[in-house]
Amino acid sequence: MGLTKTEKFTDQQNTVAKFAKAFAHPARVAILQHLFNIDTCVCGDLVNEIGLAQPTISQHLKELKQLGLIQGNIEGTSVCYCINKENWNNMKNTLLPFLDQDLTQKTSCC
Amino acid sequence: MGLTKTEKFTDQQNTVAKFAKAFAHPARVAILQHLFNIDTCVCGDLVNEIGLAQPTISQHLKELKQLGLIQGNIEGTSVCYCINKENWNNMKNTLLPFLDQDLTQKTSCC
DNA sequence: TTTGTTCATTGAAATATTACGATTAAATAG
DNA sequence: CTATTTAATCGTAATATTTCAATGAACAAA
Repeated sequence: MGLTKTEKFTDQQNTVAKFAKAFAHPARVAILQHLFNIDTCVCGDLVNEIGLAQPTISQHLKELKQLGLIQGNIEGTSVCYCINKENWNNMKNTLLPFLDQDLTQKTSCC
Repeated sequence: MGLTKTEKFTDQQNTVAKFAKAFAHPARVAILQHLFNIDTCVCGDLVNEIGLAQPTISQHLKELKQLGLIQGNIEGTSVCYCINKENWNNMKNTLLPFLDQDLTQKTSCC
């Protein structure tokens, strides 16, 4: 147990869950928000910006990178991160239709 | 450790994470999708619809109910669930601006 | 009343996630 | 070459999540 039974669900449902997981921790939300606010690459100052230890930030960045939502380029001795526009749009195309479903209920029994 | 350091983040960041967590498991995505598809209350057949044990479904329903995204009414011997429209809209108002941020980068160093 | 149905709760086991100290790797500066 | 800086990785500890068998509570039907 403790193991998500992925095979019981559709690809779409698993994909929605996978992307949602990226935003399911405030540190990752904060990292992404900072990348948007800066509106360019962030080189190095993420550890100062967010108040967590360097290995922790590094781990969150790794997860976001594995999902493809951000990308990192080595810039001398530091690493620069930014949003991966294409994959961010892919994520939006997956999540928005789910979140934006129509709420008109034909019959309301509740 | 293993404990999210909520106090390091803004209320908005914690709220985004909290809502995203609702969608971070395919079973909960499937439950919500079924409620949307049926477009009315679902009484009972969620366990058959999703292939997980009854206590597991019950727990996922509990989490969605605690977040306010769904509501349940007792209907004789069964319980009817449906989307809570008002809170679903609140959730959308929190998540959509985050997901829909502008992607025009002034300078691109990546 | 007894039996069956439906769903919540409890308890426990397994896996996942979060966090950080210590270390390593790579690049630069002197 | 050595020291410094920056970030990834390793190892580990703590908490969280997922799952389900067993049980309980509420109600309906017999």
